[in-house]
Amino acid sequence: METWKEFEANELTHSAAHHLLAIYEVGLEYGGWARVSDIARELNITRGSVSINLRALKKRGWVETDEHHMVKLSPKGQKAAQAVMAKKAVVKTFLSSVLNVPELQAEIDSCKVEHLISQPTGEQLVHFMRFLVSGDPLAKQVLARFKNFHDQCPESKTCEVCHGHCLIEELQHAGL
Amino acid sequence: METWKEFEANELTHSAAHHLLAIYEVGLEYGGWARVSDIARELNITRGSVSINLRALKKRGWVETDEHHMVKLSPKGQKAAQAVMAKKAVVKTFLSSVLNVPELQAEIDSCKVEHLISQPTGEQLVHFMRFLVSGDPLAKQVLARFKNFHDQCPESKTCEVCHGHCLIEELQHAGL
DNA sequence: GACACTTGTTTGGTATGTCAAACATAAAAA
DNA sequence: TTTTTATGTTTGACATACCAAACAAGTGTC
Repeated sequence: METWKEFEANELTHSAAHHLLAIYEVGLEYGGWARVSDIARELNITRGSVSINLRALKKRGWVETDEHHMVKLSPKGQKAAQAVMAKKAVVKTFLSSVLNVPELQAEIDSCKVEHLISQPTGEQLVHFMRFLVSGDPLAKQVLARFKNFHDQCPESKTCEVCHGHCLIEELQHAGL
Repeated sequence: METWKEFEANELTHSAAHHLLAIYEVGLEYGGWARVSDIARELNITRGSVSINLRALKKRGWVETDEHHMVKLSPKGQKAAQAVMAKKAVVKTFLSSVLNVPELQAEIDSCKVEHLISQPTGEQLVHFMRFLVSGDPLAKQVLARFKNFHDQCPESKTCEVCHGHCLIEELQHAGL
């Protein structure tokens, strides 16, 4: 009932997550260190915004700075950035490789949800993808058949997501 | 490069989506109509917040009001609410029934991403779920085998989502 | 009719996250 | 050394989204 407020309570905001990713990205070329203007350039926002945002990220222990304004991820920040990247990657791969969602759309969608996926869900999706590439012939077959199914699906032409609602009943009838 | 800003550009905010859902929910018992205080009670926020938020929703054409402050979804708002509900439902079902994510976690995760899933992605996920319950024996087998795989997965104990990063390389090698 | 209750709106406050513009300082070029 | 440029911070502004509290306008009861 109250689940909808969990969104607000999410550990990382989208903005915060991308600040961490930007620091990680810039840091790759500078031994883990980044400057405010690098981060701003990476995110395409102003230095002022980054300056203010970093204050909050520091206070919450995601990033650290030295006396020359150099910024790096804290261990906690590294873990968080790593988790976000992994979730994005696995979601994007699932969308584009299994669901056959166009590359760009998969990129956009995975980027939107990357920081919202819980650890258990992320892990299970990793398992699922690992299973699908495990060499199990069944997995290969099923992916191939889904591609065909999609092309032949009687609902293919009319199918909009709003149909998903009745689908749920179908799914429950199927005892799934 | 600029993909991360798509989050801000999303058609519906999380808050807006749940206002629409609340109006829909309340409306079920009152012929489609809802009052500010009903919506506030449903969302567990103050009437003042709802009053202000409805102004924006009206301006953008998601909701309409009559002269007695009664609120209902516009056709556009109905479509949007329907789409959000469907996306949430199909994601939740996928998480809990295919990935075996615990019910509550599936509820939370699907609620967080429901309004962020694009139409193509939602549709493809519907197709995928439909395929999995299509009666195709392959689909049944594969779901059963994934459950086993999960229990036997060598990474099962150590697996954290951060491992997903290397997984992606695996996936690419597999030509997936 | 008078009083209390419900309802919707408004106001002032907080918090996040962006901008532009002004500012101070540090680094590089002349 | 002086000047220019680059960098980081601060300020005032705007937008979203919440709160509490005050307020106005109906609704109901006695």
